Amino acid sequence: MASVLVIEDDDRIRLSLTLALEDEGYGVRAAATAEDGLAEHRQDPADTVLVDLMLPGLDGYDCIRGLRRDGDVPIVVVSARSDTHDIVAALEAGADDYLIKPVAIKELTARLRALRRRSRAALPVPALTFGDLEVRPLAGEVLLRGEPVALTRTEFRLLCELAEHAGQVLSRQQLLNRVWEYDFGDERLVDVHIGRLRQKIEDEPGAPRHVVTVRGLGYKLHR
Amino acid sequence: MASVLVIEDDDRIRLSLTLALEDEGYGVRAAATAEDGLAEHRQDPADTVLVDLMLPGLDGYDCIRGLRRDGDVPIVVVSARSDTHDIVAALEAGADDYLIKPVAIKELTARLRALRRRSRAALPVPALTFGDLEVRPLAGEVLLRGEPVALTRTEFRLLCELAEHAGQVLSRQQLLNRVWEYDFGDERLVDVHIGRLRQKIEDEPGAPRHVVTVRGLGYKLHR
DNA sequence: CAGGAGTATGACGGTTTCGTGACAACCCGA
DNA sequence: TCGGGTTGTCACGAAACCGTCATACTCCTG
Repeated sequence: MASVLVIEDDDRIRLSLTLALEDEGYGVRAAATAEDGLAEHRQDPADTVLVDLMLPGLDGYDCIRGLRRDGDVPIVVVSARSDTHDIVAALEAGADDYLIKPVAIKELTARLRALRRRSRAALPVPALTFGDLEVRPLAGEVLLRGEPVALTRTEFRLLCELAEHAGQVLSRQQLLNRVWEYDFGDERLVDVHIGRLRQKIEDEPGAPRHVVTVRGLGYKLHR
Repeated sequence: MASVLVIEDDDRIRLSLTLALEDEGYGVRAAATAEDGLAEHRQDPADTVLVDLMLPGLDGYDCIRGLRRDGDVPIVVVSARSDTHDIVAALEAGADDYLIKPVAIKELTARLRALRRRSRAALPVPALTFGDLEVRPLAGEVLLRGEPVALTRTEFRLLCELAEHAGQVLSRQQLLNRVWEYDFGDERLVDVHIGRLRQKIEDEPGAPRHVVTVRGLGYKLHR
């Protein structure tokens, strides 16, 4: 599933864009300022960024330049300004496309798909890093201090699930749901696989630094 | 200098686009019909194609699909139709951008630059190299240590698919979809062809260095 | 410090997954 | 029509993996 980061200060528009994109199957995160958006993107890069031009503080052009400095994520501007001058300035700053409000959601998603099709080849394999541990969901690969670790499918899915919600506690039940797609089942099963996972990715499985037990609640991956 | 191919049946518009783009420093060729444009492009591919939607004979959508079939040249639609439906259809057919007439030449050139910036990054696809293995999707050939390898069509498409997503795991289902265009089918089929491919491109088919299996997930081509 | 709830871990049998060789159907040029 | 090359299906063995269970350990509470 593709992720989109929406940077837009108007609450109503931000919400409606978010809902509409979620409806279309995108994973959406939103920010109200350029600063928040840039921080958000730096921490966990989105596949595509939607940005408004008129933002408080840093404006949309600064935001685009900031995003471009960090990488080459596809950027779509969504703005009320219809001046050629604004469009040219945004594209020159590094945007890939420019839509004028109000936007038709169908057009927006079609443009996102077109842009994604065009950009796909250039995108590096995204990775989630936690200290010396690196999880690459798409590559089906986990690196510990740069060395690949041989995980089984279940261990890998379990780790991915924890990594995607790093810092949050996930209950055994949640993990059963998401990793095993069991609606019910023995929660001990999770323990066993957590144990096996620790044998492979922890230096001292007895004193785990990455996969932490939260007694009575579940497990979490320490950032 | 970048070349642009303009496909537009209206003489006045074709001429004015041509002149304006030449003014901006582009090398411009023009065609009045989709058929002529496709032939022109096939003979000498342009860096970017501008296409009108309403054309006599083959229409703009057919033209876009034709261009896409031959390669992945950036395509910009310039049309009088402003319906969301038309925009979506053109983008789905394979266009990269869509402008509504009358177009501001400054906006057009800014969009061309943005598209070119994006495409160039994604375009170096004439050859994909992985250590001693070189895959040339366009030339339809594969070299191992400089020596051509005789692959069957299926093996070749399979390798191309893996090469275009090098480093990423592709599930058997994904490979069936993309290489065989099966929506369902026996996944063992993939195994068999992977095996045959390995016989030809791996030094030790039993310990493959290029086409790696990721147990429980699928296969990937090691970068 | 005793008890209990919660968690960790090692062992084991059944199951799944993968690689391979054999084979029949098919395509296509000679 | 023939024959070589290619393709998809099948079956089997080896290896890897999974879930269960029993047991041991840890932490908290009274």
